[in-house]
Amino acid sequence: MSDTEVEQTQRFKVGELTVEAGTPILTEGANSAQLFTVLSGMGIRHTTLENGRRQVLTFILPGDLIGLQGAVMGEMGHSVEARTRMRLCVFDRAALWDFFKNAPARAYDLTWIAATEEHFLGEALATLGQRTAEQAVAWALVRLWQRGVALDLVENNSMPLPFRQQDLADALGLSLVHTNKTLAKFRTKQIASWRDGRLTLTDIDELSRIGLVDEQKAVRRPLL
Amino acid sequence: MSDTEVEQTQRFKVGELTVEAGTPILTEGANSAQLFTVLSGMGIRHTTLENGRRQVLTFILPGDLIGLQGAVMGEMGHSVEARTRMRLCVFDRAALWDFFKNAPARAYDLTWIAATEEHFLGEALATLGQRTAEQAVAWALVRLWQRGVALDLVENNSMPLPFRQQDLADALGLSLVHTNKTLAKFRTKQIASWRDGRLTLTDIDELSRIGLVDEQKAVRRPLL
DNA sequence: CGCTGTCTTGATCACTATCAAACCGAGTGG
DNA sequence: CCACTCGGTTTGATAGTGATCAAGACAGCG
Repeated sequence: MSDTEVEQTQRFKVGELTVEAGTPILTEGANSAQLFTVLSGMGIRHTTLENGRRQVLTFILPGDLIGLQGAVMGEMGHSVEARTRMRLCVFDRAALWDFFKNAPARAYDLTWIAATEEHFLGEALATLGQRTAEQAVAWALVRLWQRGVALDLVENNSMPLPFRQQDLADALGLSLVHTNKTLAKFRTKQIASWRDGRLTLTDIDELSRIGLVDEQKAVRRPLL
Repeated sequence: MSDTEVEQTQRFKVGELTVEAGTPILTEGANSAQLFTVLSGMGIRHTTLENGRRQVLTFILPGDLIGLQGAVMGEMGHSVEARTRMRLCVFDRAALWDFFKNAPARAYDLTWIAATEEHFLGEALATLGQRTAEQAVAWALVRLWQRGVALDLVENNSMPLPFRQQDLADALGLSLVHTNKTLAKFRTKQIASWRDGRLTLTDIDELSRIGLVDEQKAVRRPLL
């Protein structure tokens, strides 16, 4: 990122915000005036159906941008909730339009982010629709792991993963019980172990094979 | 759209393209140099897993933009296939960058489109994950219907829907047989009938209720 | 007219949900 | 320091939704 870009970005940084685990950051349907970039901590995006069932859309890790939908479309299509204490960089919604007028490279990055997010959701859709429970869990663990690697969170074959099994279940459209049993299977087979908020992968290749994950070159994601 | 915007857009229109039903327009993984806007006809976006199973991501109707992902990210995350004869407006990929530099309003529209698409995929995800087969089919029919209404394709409680049951099944992660039986149920209950390429809704409210569809104000989508 | 693709319907099977209860560690207050 | 609660995890038993298998119907087409 060039100096002027940094400067342009910094100019619209309103401030920083720290939220505790469990705090809702954005609410579905709300007209949020702010955008956030995650500096540290993790959370989830989710929607709730009228029947009360919850779908987790994505897990949010450091570097992710939150609230673009609300800023662009005027209304959030999902809620965002912190799962650990999170530090957020706050931008004003007005920054968006300024980017488009004065910082085309930054604006392009925004579109890039949206397109990438769309790509990911497409893959998730294919998971819920076409993968079995075992394949789905394997897929999710590998993808989370890949993000962990990119963020340098992995040490000793292990990375922090401060979510609940219920979160993963809701992300994959599985019941909590079945998710638990599938995880237990991986643990018994010594492929992957997720406990006490840490994920440990001992056989990534096998897990990728099970989850039908096509390895993809890591792409640097633009940071806002 | 202002005159200058139209002019800016027209300038990058490379030409028009007509494809027959069944033709692949873009292929997953390919590095496409083109963007398309659908002038007429319908098609589907889909991905294929390693095990051969297919997931339909969205149905493509007139006005939709195709290939943004490839243009922005360099590689398509899904394939696009025509289901009827389609007329396409072709743009060069270079137009994208020019938009960002010289037509911020158009660039903003692109981001809007990407964010909207993301929003829709989120809803689809919630469908596959949290809705029963009956709810899912109802949801899909209502959403398609709403798009039909917006495009003025509906007349006499009926609109063209030139897809196969297999397409819908692959979109919802259901088996062909089960999709068929669910559709048959709606037909028997006189709620919705889809045959010979036309969808007829006789009880939209009931269908929306079943599908847990929250009515949403129709938003004009920007056209490229 | 035989083929081929799509839709339809019936029978059977299995993956995954649901229900229920126990377990476990961390707080909390008496 | 122990009883109690609470959120999350684990395990077993049972049920059901939707997949799979199989075959027939029907229309368009070379």
